[in-house]
Amino acid sequence: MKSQQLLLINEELEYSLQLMNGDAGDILPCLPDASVDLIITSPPYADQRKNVYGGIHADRYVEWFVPIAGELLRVLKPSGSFILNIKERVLKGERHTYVLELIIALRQQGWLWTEEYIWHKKNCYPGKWPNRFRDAWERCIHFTKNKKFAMYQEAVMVPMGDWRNSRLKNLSATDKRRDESRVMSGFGKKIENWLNRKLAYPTNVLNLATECSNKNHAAAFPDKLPEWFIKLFTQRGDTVLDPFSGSGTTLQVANKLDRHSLGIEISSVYCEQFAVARDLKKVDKNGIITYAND
Amino acid sequence: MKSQQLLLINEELEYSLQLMNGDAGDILPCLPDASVDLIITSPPYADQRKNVYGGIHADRYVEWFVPIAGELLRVLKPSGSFILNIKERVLKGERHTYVLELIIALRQQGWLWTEEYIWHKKNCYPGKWPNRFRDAWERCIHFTKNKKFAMYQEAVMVPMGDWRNSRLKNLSATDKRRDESRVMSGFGKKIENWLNRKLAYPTNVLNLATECSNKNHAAAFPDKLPEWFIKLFTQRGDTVLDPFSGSGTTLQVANKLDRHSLGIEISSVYCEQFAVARDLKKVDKNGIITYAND
DNA sequence: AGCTCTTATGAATCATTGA
DNA sequence: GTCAATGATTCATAAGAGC
Repeated sequence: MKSQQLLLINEELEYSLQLMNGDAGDILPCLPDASVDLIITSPPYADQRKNVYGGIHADRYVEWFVPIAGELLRVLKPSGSFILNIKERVLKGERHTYVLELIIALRQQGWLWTEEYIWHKKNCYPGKWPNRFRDAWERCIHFTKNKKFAMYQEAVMVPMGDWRNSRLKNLSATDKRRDESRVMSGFGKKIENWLNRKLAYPTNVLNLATECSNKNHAAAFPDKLPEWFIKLFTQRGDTVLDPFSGSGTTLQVANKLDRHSLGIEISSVYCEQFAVARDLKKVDKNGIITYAND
Repeated sequence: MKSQQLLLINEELEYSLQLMNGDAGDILPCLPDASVDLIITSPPYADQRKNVYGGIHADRYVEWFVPIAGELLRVLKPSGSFILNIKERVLKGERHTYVLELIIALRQQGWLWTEEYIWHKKNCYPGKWPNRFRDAWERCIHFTKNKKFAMYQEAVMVPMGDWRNSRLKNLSATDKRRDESRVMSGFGKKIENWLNRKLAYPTNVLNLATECSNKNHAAAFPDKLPEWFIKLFTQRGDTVLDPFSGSGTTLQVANKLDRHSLGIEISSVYCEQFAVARDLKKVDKNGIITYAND
């Protein structure tokens, strides 16, 4: 029993797990160029979580974030992706435009705004206001460096709906016609593919509950969110970076999925909590306090 | 039987239904100030539906729309709302930013960007691409003139039953991953089951299929979409405007819900189709061909 | 009436081909 | 070189038919 456990720990140790304590703006410049396959993060929202972060004002959010994004652009591999989980807050009864401005600014910086995924929070925060309903969605903005990038769609396929069972008994005339309009040879193959297929590709809307397993952090997203993007945009052995780690959800999930994970977190409290829970070693790397598993 | 039918027709006639044939930029200036309670529209998307509209280029979308929005701002009552259903298209592998720029421009014009609702299209267009999944959502951007505006939240409350709890036990993995929110989906079949349930307020995510009952128009949205916003932002006897009527879905729904409805549509073919189906009279109002029910 | 089963198709996007 | 047209790909709904 004991040897099995040791074996498991050794397995995990194959994939490095590092959490650096400090400001993303200070630490990112220390990372090498083109060394990361996926950046996924949920930065502090404007003027929120004031007690933890500095409380960046909405009007200065873009100028605060753009230099950081510049460093992210540098450390990301050409085939890499950057997922930014963010939502504009309401200020004086209005949605603030800093997220829109941020997207435009990042494009000018060289990022490609490839896609915007919607995280539909089914169990969103309760409440009632006279001029709006509960906010049940957040943006997961997908930036890339190039038009072509790494994407492993098969890794996130979902089970098909029941419609398939009844439908495939008889192929409709329309389906046949549609198929015949294609290459002649494709038809027979087609049926076979559909019959054996039980999985379908998802859409750009993610339905996830805000489980928030880690109660210590104010804004932890559910494991499933980073998990989905990590599976979609990386393979085993790739490197995942979260420059605003928070409670470390992204790091933990990446490590569990056999990816190298690298985090930056300004709060030493969160860092210590994460390190203790994972039994990480505290080391000094070029003057940066780092918690690592090797 | 016949008299009943006549009575129904007379009931409908209490609420005016007008469709004006022409360009929104030309016709809107003819409308009086502060005369509309709700504007809801789905303008032509950039470079799409070329056969019908001019095919506005994405790079010129904002400059095309802003003058129209200025007129909309004028004709809307201070307590009114403007719902803009739109989605940016992909151009050269990237999402174009014209919608973001449009929001920023409309704010500078005096609009308040109060909220952004998400229309989650459950049955989105199929397809597979190497760098993106199927697009399953559109924006319904909510602009107002003032922080305080008319909103009748009770009109769109959703039955909330305990069946969810019992059902969740038997949910398959598929169902769990797929959207199970009952908001605006799958209603009308077993209303009696809902009668004794409590009501809950919906969120800012709408789940609707693109049923597109009107096959004549390329881009008709489902009845439920304008219906939801009309109920939410107007009362009986209020006035609803759709400056890009298309097949007239908004007008028809507004009329059915006992609101005065006013539409503008550039295509005389769509106008004629709508007028014939509704038995509207063709009149000339200050040089504008108008189809009306009175 | 209330099921099940059948049928049609939808604001799409990308790679390739041809001008 | 750029730009426009065409083909290939694909899932979930509603409406309608059948029992």
